[in-house]
Amino acid sequence: MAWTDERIDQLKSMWEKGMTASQIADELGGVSRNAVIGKAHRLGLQSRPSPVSKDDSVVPAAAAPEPRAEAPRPAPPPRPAPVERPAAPVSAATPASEPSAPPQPQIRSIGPGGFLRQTPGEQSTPIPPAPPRRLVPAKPSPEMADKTSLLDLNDRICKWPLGHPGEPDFHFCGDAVNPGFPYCVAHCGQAYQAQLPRRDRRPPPPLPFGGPRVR
DNA sequence: CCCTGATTCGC
DNA sequence: GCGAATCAGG
Repeated sequence: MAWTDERIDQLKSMWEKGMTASQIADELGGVSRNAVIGKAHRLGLQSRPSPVSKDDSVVPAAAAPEPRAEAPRPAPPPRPAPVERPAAPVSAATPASEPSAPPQPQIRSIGPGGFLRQTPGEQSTPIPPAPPRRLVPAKPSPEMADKTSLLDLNDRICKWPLGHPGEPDFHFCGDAVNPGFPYCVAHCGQAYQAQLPRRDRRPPPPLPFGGPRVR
C-alpha cells in the first residue's frame, strides 16, 4: 500500500498522539508495524521513548570517566561502522548547548600479533581481587554431624532417604547396602515388594499439585 | 512468550 | 523510499 498524502497525515497525527506503531499500523491497514516505524523515521517524526534507549545521560556523577582499556578483541561481526545519526529536528526542547569536544580517538600502536600497545602512563584495568570467601563447615549443625548427607552417598551405603528434602534433618540411611542394590537389606524390603493382587491394592494417592501437566 | 521502538540493508 | 529482519529492553 502506498504512502499517500492522506495516509501520511494520518500517520503523523496518530504518532504525535502517542499511539504505538502497531496501533497505527492496524488503524491504517495494509502496512506493518515496521513500515510505520520506518516511515515515521523517514518523515523525521520525533522519536518516542524507546524501550531500547541508548541514553547514557544518566551517569553517576561520582564515576570518573575512566578511559576504557580496550582489550584486544577478536574480529567484530562484519557490520559497517555506525554512522552518526543526523539528529531529527528537535522542537525547542533542547537548548542548543555548547558542542562538547568530540572524543579524540586514542592513538595507539599495534604490537606484534595485532595487540594494542598500552600508551605510556596508561594503566591496564586492575584485576579485581577475588571476593572473600567464607569457609563453611560441611556439617553446619551438630545434630547433623553423624547423619549421612547427599555428599556422603556412594555405592556402598544405603541411599534410602529419611525425612524430606528441605527439612533441616533430611538425610540418608547410610547403612551398608544389600550388595547389588542401592539400599540396605531392610530398605530393600521396603523398596521391592511383591505385587499384590489387584483387588487387594490401595488406590494410589492423589498426585501432588494436581499431577502432571498436559499440554 | 508477549510487547515496544530503533536500526540496518537489500530491494 | 520502502519495509522485513533484526536487535535490544521491558
